[in-house]
This record gives sequence, structure tokens and C-alpha cells, in this order.
Amino acid sequence: MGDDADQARKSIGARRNPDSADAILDAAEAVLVEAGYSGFSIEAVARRARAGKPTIYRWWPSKAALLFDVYQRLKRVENPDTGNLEDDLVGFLKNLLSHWRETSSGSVFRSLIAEAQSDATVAAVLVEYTKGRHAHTGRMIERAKARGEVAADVDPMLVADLVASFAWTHLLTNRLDEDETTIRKAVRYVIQGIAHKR
Amino acid sequence: MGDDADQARKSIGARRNPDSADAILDAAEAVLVEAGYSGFSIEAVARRARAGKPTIYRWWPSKAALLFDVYQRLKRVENPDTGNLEDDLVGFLKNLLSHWRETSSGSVFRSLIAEAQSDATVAAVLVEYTKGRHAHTGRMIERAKARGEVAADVDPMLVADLVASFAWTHLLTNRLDEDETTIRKAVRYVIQGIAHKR
Amino acid sequence: MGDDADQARKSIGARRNPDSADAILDAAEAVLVEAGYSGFSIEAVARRARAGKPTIYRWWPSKAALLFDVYQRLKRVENPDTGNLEDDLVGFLKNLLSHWRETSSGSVFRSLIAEAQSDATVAAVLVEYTKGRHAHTGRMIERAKARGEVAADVDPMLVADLVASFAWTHLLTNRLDEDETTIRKAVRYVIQGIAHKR
Amino acid sequence: MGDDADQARKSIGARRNPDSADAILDAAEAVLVEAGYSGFSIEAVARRARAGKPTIYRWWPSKAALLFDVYQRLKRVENPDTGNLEDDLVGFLKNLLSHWRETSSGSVFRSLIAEAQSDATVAAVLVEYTKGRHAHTGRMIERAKARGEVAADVDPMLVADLVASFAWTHLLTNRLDEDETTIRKAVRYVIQGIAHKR
DNA sequence: TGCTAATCGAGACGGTACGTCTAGTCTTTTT
DNA sequence: AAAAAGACTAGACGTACCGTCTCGATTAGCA
Repeated sequence: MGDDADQARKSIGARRNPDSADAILDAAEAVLVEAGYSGFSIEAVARRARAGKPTIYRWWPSKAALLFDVYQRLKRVENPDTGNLEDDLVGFLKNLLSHWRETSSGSVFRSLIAEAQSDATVAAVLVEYTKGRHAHTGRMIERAKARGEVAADVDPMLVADLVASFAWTHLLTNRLDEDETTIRKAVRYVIQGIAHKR
Repeated sequence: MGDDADQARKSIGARRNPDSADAILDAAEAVLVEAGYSGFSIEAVARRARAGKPTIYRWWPSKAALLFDVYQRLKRVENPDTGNLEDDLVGFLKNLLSHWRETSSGSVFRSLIAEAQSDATVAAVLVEYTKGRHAHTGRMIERAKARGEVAADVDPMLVADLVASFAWTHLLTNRLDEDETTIRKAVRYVIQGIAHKR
Repeated sequence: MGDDADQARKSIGARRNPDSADAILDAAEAVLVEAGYSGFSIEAVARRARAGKPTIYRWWPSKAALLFDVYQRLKRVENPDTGNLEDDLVGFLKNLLSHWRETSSGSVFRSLIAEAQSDATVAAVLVEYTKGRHAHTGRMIERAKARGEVAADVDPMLVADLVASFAWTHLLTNRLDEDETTIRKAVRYVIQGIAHKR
Repeated sequence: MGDDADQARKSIGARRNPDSADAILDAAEAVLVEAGYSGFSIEAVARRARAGKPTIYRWWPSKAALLFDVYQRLKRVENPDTGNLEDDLVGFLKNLLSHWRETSSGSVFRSLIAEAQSDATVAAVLVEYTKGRHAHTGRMIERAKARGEVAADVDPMLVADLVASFAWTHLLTNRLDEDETTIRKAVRYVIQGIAHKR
């Protein structure tokens, strides 16, 4: 993650100083983790990063834009193709929840969702981002379809939505520690359904 | 809903003035609708309700507590027992989404979730409330189980969670206008599963 | 002058807290004396007074309004009627210059004049105040007129203006230490004129 | 005066570009006239002149230095020798006030005085400049002395100070439109005195 | 003719202050 | 005892300037 700002950074000419950008993103992450979303203010980030507020506002128009960049920096683990949809989806959910739980990305993403509730611009960006992620997840279903595991008329995006929604609410209600059994049950409900088989 | 405060209310002596409480809840709802979550402040509510801030703080310890009461006031429609799980769940989702869409309760609940991200107390209350709602929804699954529609080992709470999560994310990403077809598809995925039937 | 704020002051109900007002005026004076006009900011005053900025802005619409109140608090010595215009005016100038030199009022008034150069409202107030002072000074000339010391058609306000201008420029150019001889000479020029008497 | 910067000026090699200097002085004057002293900032001047801030700081160490050069560029009218002290001084005051009133030099000089109240360096320069002007004005009194109009022991600098002070305060309190009658009265007070002649 | 050195516009940098808004607490007055 | 009212400290908001810095370009004068 990197430490707080060390020495006074200077301008490096009429262009963005990447050191400052890094220091600000580091500070934003640190402030969010240490003080929580309620303690997350541009002032606090500027203080922590030893940066001027205008420097932050110059590059990030809003708190959410900053959060977004912080989130993007925290790269997600790749989900391997297990050759089996259930394991793919269980792996996906386990990875996502533990990534949110074990890195600061959970705090960041929660905050981003919260921020989207008061800022329409953020909301739009979040929706766009979400679509992209669903498309990515949808490929698991498409692979399964290709293998004949899944009915041909299934909407991969909708399934991805259903699965991701499960993750979102667990994030938003502090239930990131769900055990594998429960996750697998939920995934099975979606794959095999809950209806009684005759 | 009620109008803004009309005339200067006076104290009615050594007990809570129900007019004030109503005026405050009305004002809270109005402010939230008109100015959005970002414009929702205790100050703004007090101004709108012609109430003193301490009056609000006396009865509601936090912004979220106020939001909660506003939400509770907006009674939900009852979901009739259709005798069929799919229709029960589709009805449930349709009702919930349209209730959120057509009354101010959507704004209120969104705000509540957002608020929970910065206040642990609120988060706890929200989780508790959610559990209660899931238990309520779970009864649909139990009824279906009693009818033999659903496998005996299905966890009703988990299914309710899955279904409610779908509603939550649609609320949080401004997609309350999902059409019945999509909702029904999502419900079928959960009930019948997406797996290809041999 | 009074010390810095000691303990956190609280509100004393729905009315102005004179302790806060005093603390703010004390702090304003102290900041001006210690940091000079260039270091005189509302922020600095608030910090010094342990007051919130809004408390200052609530009661003083501008930096100048605050300076004005600080100036008014520093009561001027009364100028005794010596029964002789020359001594009256010399006394007036000596008193004024030493008052400006020995109390903080010199710094305050300089700042006020400076502030008036960038704020038309302040300028208007300053002109009004100046008129009042000139009227006051003008009475010395009127008394002398009554005694037959001064020609009947002399404009007392204009004389007061001339005399006060001398004081102003000495204030503005750091020449408050003018000795009595020079002051008396200047006064004599006005009273007896510089023309060679035949 | 010149217009705003026309085309992008470039460096003309390892020496000061007089076009830039001119553009900056023009811009400074224009900004001061249009936005007043409160809107007069180095940023604004640089923007207006299409100059880099460092270019300004390279040649003028402070806002006041810039103002000073602007003021110096605005040449004063010469005061003709009328052969009579009263007319000399009335002419001097009339010229000075109308010069301040009709050109931008009034704004500039006001700002310079204001600036001197927060910057000791400027104050010193201003005092020095003032002395020079007083010496110049003092020559009117010396000429009158030589003609036998004025008593031999009169201090010309002090008289100049008295007369200039009158002009300064009129500048600082927006009274540059004083009519000739009043000016002449003030001058007569100094020359003939206000004392009743027996 | 090619190199060096100073200057130019440009604009980012860490800061400070601006004036406004809200948070949550407090006290007096009125009912 | 509780309501209305509004003041209080505290601190975040987003913006404007401050004075400094580095860049890349430009060009005169020296080599």
C-alpha cells in the first residue's frame, strides 16, 4: 500500500505528478480503513497525503471518483475455469467475499455504493462498472452453456446479476464471513433450483 | 403525507407532542424526496418541520433512526397467497419494486442502506430488520414446502435472502423499473434452476 | 486586553453569548498586533478565540466590521478644553498619535483604512465615522470662533479635515512618533498661516 | 495603455522580453481598474497578460512592486509656476486630484497605500517616494519664500506634508471630486491661517 | 554553425484562507 | 417536563490565490 507521504513533494512541471497521485490514493485507502466511511473526507485524505486539497480536486471531481480509483488499484484474483459451473460460481463468490473481507476493497466498495445513493453521477458510473463485471461473470454461464450444462435460453447477465446481488447484500450487511456450505447451497439453488424433483 | 408545518406549534406541556413528531416525519420524508439523500440533514428537516434540532435529537438518536421511522410509516401492501410459489415470489418482487418506485419508500430505504455503511449501530438494526423480513418471505417457501412444491431440505431464509438481494441491488442501482418478464425469469432460475434438464 | 479563551464556551441559550463576543474581539486584537494586518484572517481569529467561524460570521459580516468593533472598544482619551485653539489642536493631535502609537488602535485603524480600499461598504462606513469625528473636532474651532479667536467665515469641518488628514498620513506612513514641536508647527501653519506678515 | 495580450509571446532569448513586461503592466492596470483592489491578484494579472506567474515574480518581487511600476508609468502633469503660492498650491491639488480621478492612477495609488499597511518593505518604499514628492512640492513654498510671500522660518516639507495629506485622505475616502472653492479654502487656511485678524 | 544559458508560457504543487453548511450540545423561555 | 428557538464549538465543503517548481520551446550570444 505504501506509507504516508515522506518528504514534501514538489511540482514536476506542468503535468501531473504521479508521486502525488499515488500518495493520495494510498492516503485515501488508509483513511477509509482507519476511520471508516464516515471519517473519510477530502480534508482527511489531503492531510494524510500531505497534499493540497486543490491537488485532489484537480484530478478527482468527487469523493466517489477517488474511491473508484482506489478500488480499481486493488486488483481482483482471477477465477480459474474449473470446467464445472457450480465450482466456477462458488469459487467466484468465495473469492469475491474473501477479497472484500481481507483487503480494504470491501470498505471501499461499500463506500462507493453508499456514495452512489447521494450522487447520480456516481450511480451511473457504478451501474456501468457493474454491467462490465456481470458480463465477465456471465462468461462462466456461457461456458457452461457451451458444455451443455445449462439450458440454451438462460440469460447469462441475469444469472450474473442474481449471483452478484447475493454478494452485494452480504457486503452491505457485514456478512462477508459466510461459509462455503452456505455459498454452495445458494449457488445450487440457482443452478438446480429449489423445486422438488419428481 | 401532510404539508409542511403550518403554524408555530407550541409545547403541550410535559409530554411529547404528537403533532411535532408527525411534522418531523413528514418533513423528513419531504426533504428526502425533494433534495435527495445528499440534501437530507437534520438541519434541513428541522427547518422544514419548524422544529428545533434538539426536539429531533430527543426522539431520534440518529439520522438513520428517523429514516427508519419514516420507512415504517409507509405501509407495505400485503402479498396474497396465490397457492403457487412462482407467483408468490414474482408478486412479492413486483410489489416490492413498485412500492419502492412509486412511493418515497425507495429513497428512504436506499438512504438507510447508505447510512448503515457509515454507522455500525444502524447496520445492526438494518440486519435485524432484514432478518425479520426474510423470515416473513421465508414463509412463502415453507408454504410451498408444505404443498410439496419444494424440496424438504431447502433453507427458506437463504432463498429469501437470494430473492431480496435481487431487489436490493435493483434499488441501489436505479433499476426499479424491471419488467415482469425479467422478474419471472429470475424467480424461475431460483425455483427450477438453470441447469439443462436431461 | 484579556487572555485567550480558557475553557470551551457553550451556548447560553437562544441569544448571543457575550463571553464569545469578548473572546473574539480580544483574539482579533491580539492577532492583529502579533501577526499584523497581513496575518489577520477570520480563521486565525477563530483559532485564537476557540470560536467557530460561523459564530464570527454571524455577528460580523466582514473582517472590517470586526476591526471596527475592536477599534470602538479602545476608548479614546477626552481632549480637555484648554481655552485656546492652538493648545486644543496640538493636544488633539498629540493624544491621537500617542493613542494610536501606544495602544493597538493604530494597527486597527490602519487596517480599517486598508480594508476600505477593497470594500466599498467599509469605505462608506469609514467615511461616515470620519464625518462624526470631524464634527467632534470641529467643535474646537467653533469654541474658538465663539471666543473671537477665529474668523467667522471659517469652515470648522474643513479645518478638522485638514488636521485629521495630517494624523492619517502619519499613521499610514509609520510616523506616529512626530515630536510636539513639529505638531505645534503644523497647527500654527493652519491657525496663523504661513504667509509673511507685513 | 494597450490591449490585452495579442498573440502568444515567446522568449526572445536569454534576456527580458519588453513585450512581456509591457503586457504585464497593461494587464495589471486593467485588472485593477476592472476588478478593483480586491480582485487584483498575480493570478489574474498573469491570466490577463497571458504570462506565466514566474515571469511576473521574476521581475516584480511583490504585488506592490508591480503596482509601483504601474503608477510610475502614468506620468503626472507638470504644475506650472504661477508666481503666486496660493495658485501654485491650488493648481497642485486640483491637478493631483483630477489626475487620480481621471486616470487609473487613483486606484493604483490607493492600492499601494493599502498594500503598505501589510508589508513593511512597501511601506518603506512608499515613505521614500513620498519624501521625494514632498521635496518637489516644497519647492513651491521655497519659491514663495524667495519672493517674500512666506515667512523665512517656515518648513517647506512640513507644509508639503500638510497639503499632500489633504489629498491622500480625499483619495482614501473617495472624495476626489472636491470642488475648487473648497480646495482654495483649505489652501488659504494654510497660507493665511484661520485666526481672526485684528 | 552548433552549444549554452537565460527567458518565455504553461500549469502542477503544497498550502492557507475564504464564506457556507451541518453536526450535535447547550440554555432560556414558554406552555 | 418538554417544546421552540437559536447560539455554541467543531470541522468539512469546494474555490481562489499564494509563491515555488519543473517542463519544453525559443533565441541571443559565445565558441
